[in-house]
Amino acid sequence: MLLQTATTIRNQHVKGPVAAGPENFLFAGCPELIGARLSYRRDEEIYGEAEEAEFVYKVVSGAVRTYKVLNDGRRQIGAFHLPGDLFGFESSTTHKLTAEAVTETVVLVFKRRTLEYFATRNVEVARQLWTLTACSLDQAMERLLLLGRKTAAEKVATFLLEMDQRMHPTGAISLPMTRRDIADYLGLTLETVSRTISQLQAEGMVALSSARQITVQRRSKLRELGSEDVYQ
Amino acid sequence: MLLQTATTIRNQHVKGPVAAGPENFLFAGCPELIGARLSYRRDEEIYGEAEEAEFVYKVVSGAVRTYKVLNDGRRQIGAFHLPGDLFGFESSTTHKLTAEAVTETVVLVFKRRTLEYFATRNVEVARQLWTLTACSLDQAMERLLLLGRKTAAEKVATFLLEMDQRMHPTGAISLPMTRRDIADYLGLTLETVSRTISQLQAEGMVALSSARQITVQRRSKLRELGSEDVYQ
DNA sequence: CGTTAATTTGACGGGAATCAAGGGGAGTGG
DNA sequence: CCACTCCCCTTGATTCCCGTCAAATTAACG
Repeated sequence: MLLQTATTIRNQHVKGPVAAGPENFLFAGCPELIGARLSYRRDEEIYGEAEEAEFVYKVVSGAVRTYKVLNDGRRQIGAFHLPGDLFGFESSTTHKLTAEAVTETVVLVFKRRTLEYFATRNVEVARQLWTLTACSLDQAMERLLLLGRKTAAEKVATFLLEMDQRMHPTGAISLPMTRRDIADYLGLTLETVSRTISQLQAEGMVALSSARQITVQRRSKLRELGSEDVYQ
Repeated sequence: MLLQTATTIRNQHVKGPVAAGPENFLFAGCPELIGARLSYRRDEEIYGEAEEAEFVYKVVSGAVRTYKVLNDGRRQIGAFHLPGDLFGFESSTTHKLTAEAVTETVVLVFKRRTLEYFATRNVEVARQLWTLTACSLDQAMERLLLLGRKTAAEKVATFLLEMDQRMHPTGAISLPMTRRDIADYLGLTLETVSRTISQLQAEGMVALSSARQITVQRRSKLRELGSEDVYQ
């Protein structure tokens, strides 16, 4: 990874879409903070659990999964990070999850210490970093409700709506992850995910042009099925 | 605990244990920040989901649960807050969960805006507030793994170990919450929680002097059963 | 075009939920 | 002081959703 840093530091041009979000304003007024560009192949590890958290990452293109595993291999994906998303930002000095590229992925890397230095000098930056963490916490709370109390159908419906909103505000969803990834994100098995999607398709709520290309057909019906939190 | 420092300024006797943690140093150097003392009866609401987040709270004695509910009443408890814990601290202007007293509870209340004012003036306070949120996020990630991938026995074992650590580093655990609360925390039913605790008792891992008074007998065995995250 | 991975679908089983009933402890009022 | 009541907890019987095991189909890739 250090080798990679060396090679990619030269080509500074950033390609790919950068989603809107609070993180876009994060580095406002900090032109010194230029990240190095790094590429990862499919399934390549970006950082490991318990590793020192030296860098903070921003997805340029592709997708990243962060996860935890139990001793016997059971895996829980904490989050999928899509273009524009920041990840790897910890309060602790070590990472609490492992990060891997879901597909061919390009990220920008920032030195954590540099970021923290700016935070100590600029109150606004400090506030934005905190807001970022707090937003992740809100999302985590929503996921606790999903994992603890929703049925398989509700989980999948919620997932598809989330992806629909995050990837293409309109149009087909182009999923970068496998059914197994989705299963490990929702606390299900890949077979249950597959079966549930098939059923949603049979009921006309979604349409599949391929396994990874899904279009939401009846958003309101899907939303109803997703049984969101009462206040939301 | 600054909070506690604040209380002890005029009221020297603070009852109840105050857990150690990063929040204890939160308000160092801000003696102006004195919280009002409030009491809540069992099951009384402290704040509601979607309500404006005007205050931040610190548990003095008793216990608080924060939770979300689905439209049909299914409930997921996000966290239990014990003496010494801070809660209700949001990045958003509104609360994302409901907070209720589990038992007779006393809290200290602080104006959120005052806290934020100190954060803008003191970098160290800002950092501690961020650390607090980040720690909650780490705990949430651990709970995602539990809810998504652990069995009933593993969930209950993990819960008992957590409570044992948080309540009395040694000695019997005195649970303030019902079996239903535990179930809604672990994504189970109250019957399954009851059955599982009975089984742990039969296997000699824990001993019950009453339903709410539990002693861990074989911590290593229980920890093994809890199947913690590989790196932890 | 062959090889391998990903996905789908079916059959079956099991772990936890649901339904139901019985005990026990704390508080209350007679 | 004791009976009564209301929860809370425990335990049993049964159901069912989802996991497991298995196989076929499709897609991806060199």
